[in-house]
Amino acid sequence: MGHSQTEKAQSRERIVDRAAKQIRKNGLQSVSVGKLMSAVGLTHGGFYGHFSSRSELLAVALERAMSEGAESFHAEHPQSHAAFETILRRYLSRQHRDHPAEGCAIAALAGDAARSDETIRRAMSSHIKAFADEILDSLNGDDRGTALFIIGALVGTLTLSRVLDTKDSDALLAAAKRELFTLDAGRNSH
Amino acid sequence: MGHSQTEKAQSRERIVDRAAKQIRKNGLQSVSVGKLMSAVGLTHGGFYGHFSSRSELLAVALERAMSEGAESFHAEHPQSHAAFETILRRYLSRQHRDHPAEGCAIAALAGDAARSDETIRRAMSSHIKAFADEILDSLNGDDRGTALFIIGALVGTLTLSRVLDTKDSDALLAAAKRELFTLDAGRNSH
DNA sequence: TGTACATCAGTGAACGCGCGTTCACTGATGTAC
DNA sequence: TGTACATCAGTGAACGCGCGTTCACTGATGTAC
Repeated sequence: MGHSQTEKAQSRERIVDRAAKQIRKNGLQSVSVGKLMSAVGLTHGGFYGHFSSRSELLAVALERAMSEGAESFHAEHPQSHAAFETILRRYLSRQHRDHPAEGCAIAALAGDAARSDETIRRAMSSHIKAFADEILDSLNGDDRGTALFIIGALVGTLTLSRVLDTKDSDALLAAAKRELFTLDAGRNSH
Repeated sequence: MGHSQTEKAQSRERIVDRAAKQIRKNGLQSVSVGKLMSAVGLTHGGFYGHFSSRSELLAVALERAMSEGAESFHAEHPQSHAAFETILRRYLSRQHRDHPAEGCAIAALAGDAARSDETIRRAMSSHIKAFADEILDSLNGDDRGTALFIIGALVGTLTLSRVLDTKDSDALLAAAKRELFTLDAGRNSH
């Protein structure tokens, strides 16, 4: 067991990272202090040297999950027009569908957040808006409502694709890519 | 306290109905046997005269939630073309957003279902497919993928609208109605 | 129709369990001299 | 550089609590005569 300050920081990092993945895989309520700590190779008592409560950890882990999750489908050159297609392709990939723990936290947790307190809803709202800005950049658009709708469509599609059997799930992902790309193309031709 | 067979049936009905509403409002995991029974005016011990376990109740309540939830936005004349617009208008209404307990169970619980066992995912899948058929009817279409995408867009939009603050939420609902209606119109003009 | 009795819907005490949290303790770290 | 000591990361027993589930019991229901 490590006792240095450096090791403490690493422990905290591992706790947050593990929790951030677990909430995306199994929901906010799925995290138990004891199990999380042993998954990280520590004992439950040490938890309170890092966080004042389970609830504080959840807030930190959610923030981490949203930041980390966003990276998985960002396009490299956000302002280019190809960026929108890149986002669609990555977001609606089978890879993303099959690995929620490393994917978008908005998709994994929006349902939970909708029933959570205002602190959590606000934290998620701010990440939704950041995502909307990224989409508007890629489309050269300025209607935030439209960008929010595109996120809604992405989130709902990915969520349903995780419920349906493989065949319907694949058909859904393909249709979503087609429809959302068409929506963009239609807008540009006007 | 009632002891007749009729009253037993009524008790069961009230338990299921209450649970069906609660899971839509607060999620599958939010139902506790003791609290549910006292909400219904009974004591916890009596629960096991109606269900063999909490898990069995949840399956029944989810089924109820999905059937009851679907009624709130069905159109009266499903095969007419106005039906699609009616579904959109009702599904994406502020009324629906603000009353999850009486609304669509797919929107409320898809995130939970995505992480549940296959029994629950299959139950929800079957209701998603029924909804898809209804949408295809209203559009006179035959591409199930497209119908699934429309459901994904509806579900994701409603879920995000329950996370965002009022202003963004309203903008999102308006944009979703516009975009989905355009998608239909575009299809018809080809 | 009236009575005696079996049924069974609902009660509430009790159970074992896992949870979040506390706290006295241990022993490696890292600093003061 | 070497030693003595304060700090503090992590340990693990203990706590109170709410949970799902069981079960002996109660008393209204409804049936057999």
